[in-house]
Order: sequence, then structure tokens, then C-alpha cells
Amino acid sequence: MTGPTRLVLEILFDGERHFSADDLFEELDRRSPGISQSTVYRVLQRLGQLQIIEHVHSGVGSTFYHLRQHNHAHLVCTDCGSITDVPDTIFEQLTQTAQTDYSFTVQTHHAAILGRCANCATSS
Amino acid sequence: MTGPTRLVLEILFDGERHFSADDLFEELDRRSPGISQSTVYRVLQRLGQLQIIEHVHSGVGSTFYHLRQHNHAHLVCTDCGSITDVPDTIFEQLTQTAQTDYSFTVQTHHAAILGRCANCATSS
DNA sequence: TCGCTACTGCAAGCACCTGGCGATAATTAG
DNA sequence: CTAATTATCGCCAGGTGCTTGCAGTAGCGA
Repeated sequence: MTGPTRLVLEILFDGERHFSADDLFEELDRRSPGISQSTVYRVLQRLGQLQIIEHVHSGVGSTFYHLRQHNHAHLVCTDCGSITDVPDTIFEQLTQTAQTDYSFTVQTHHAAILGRCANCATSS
Repeated sequence: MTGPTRLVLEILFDGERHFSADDLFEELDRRSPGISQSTVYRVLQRLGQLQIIEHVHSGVGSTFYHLRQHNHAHLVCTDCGSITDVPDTIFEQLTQTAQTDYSFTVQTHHAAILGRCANCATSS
């Protein structure tokens, strides 16, 4: 495990819970300038394969990444882009209905739920 | 309302329920060659503002578009990309929990639910 | 019919991501 | 401890999906 990879892990364990590739790239550049973008994407890909991290397509803005953690889903605000972690018990009924009525197996960890957060809902 | 816009509406009313911009572009080109890509996107944007159509970010593959219709959500298969319409009553509990516990207002029409359809689930 | 506005095609551009390639760092074998 | 073998890296070119500026055109109201 070399420099950039170690740094990415450090950053992930350090601070914020969710990173876009770009966030990560900026933070890396702050800590150790000169790391290329493709490296960032490759590291993320590798860590994904190792099941250390997961990524979520939010639909609003770009994909974000976080340490793997079971049993939670994401509420993403379409206005401000804020991400709220929620236990995926919130999906219980939906998952079950999709399964029984449509034979569809929901992947809760991949499915960002879009909507408006408390702040943005009041401010309009 | 000029040529391309009319054609887009025709196509939307005609056939399939869901189109990616690219599907639409191909179909337009079949019916009337020479329409530019930017026109397609602009028409889609315009029809969106007029609330005639809606778009859904599926997270797997590209955004898709469909005629506006209340009260339904989409199950999208991460393997084959198939789209299943479901009544958004399937969201009832989730929507309510998100609201009461997190003051988060879910936009069901925008939220594609990812997972695996019956076919793809059995074939692996 | 004239003139205005909305719409269009073209081409350039942007954001996000991927892939090839040679160089370099890490690890393993001897 | 050194040489061979991988793993990883930086650079840069490229791809996809979508947007934008601009000049020309088609449709519509007066």
C-alpha cells in the first residue's frame, strides 16, 4: 500500500462521512500535492472491490463514497445536496412490498432517496 | 411549436413509457433525420418546465424521461436497466418516517429505487 | 405581409470518469 | 541485501452525457 492509497484511507477515517471524488481529490492535494485524478478514481475503485468503501449515485451532483457500513441508507437533498444517514429499517415496508408484489430485490445501500431537507423545505 | 418539439411529443405519446435522451434521439433521427442533439435536450428541458414530462436519475445508465403522471415511482434493475412503474403507495411508510423522524420530504417521482428484477435475480 | 419571438443546428465546451503506457515504489524470492 | 516481480502511480488522451453561445430560421400575431 503506497502513499495515495494510505492517504485516502486516512482521510476517510478522519473526518467527514461522505466524499465526492472531487472532495477527496482536493483534500489529498492539500495533504500531499501532485496526486493525479486517475489515481483517486483507481484507489476508490480498488477500495470498493475490497469492500472497504461503498459508493452511492445520488442523482443530484456526483457520486459519493463512504466507508462500508451495513444497514443504512441515504437521504439526499435536491436543493443543498446534504446527505443524511438513516437506518435502513426505513425501507422495511418498501423492500418487502417490492419483493412480494414485484419480485424486485431492493438494494438499499445503493439507493439514495431524493427530497428536501428540513432547512430547504422551510426556506422556500 | 415547431418540428422537433412536435415529434418528441408524438414519440412520447406513441410508444414506450420511458426514454433516455439517446433513445429519443435515435427515434427522432429515424422519423426525421438531421435533428441535433442539443435540440433534443432543449426540448426535454422545455417540456419539463411545462410539467408535461418528468425525468428520473436512475444512477445506472443515464437519465430517463416520461410523460408526467402522478403517484408512481420507479424500480430500476442495476443489472439489465429495466424500469418498473409502481404506485407510490409503496413509499408510504418511508415517506412518513422520513418526514416525522428527519423532517425530510421525499420526492417519490424523482427517486428511482435500485435493485435487481426477478429475471436478473434468478440468473445469477 | 412585416416583425418579433421562440426554436433550431452547429460547434465548442464542461464535468465526471476511464484506460493505456511507461516509470516508480513495494514486496517477495533467492 | 540484492534482484526479480508485482502493485501502484502520474501523465495524458479519450469517452460519455449534457450544456451553452451564436447565428440563422420558422412560426405566429398584428
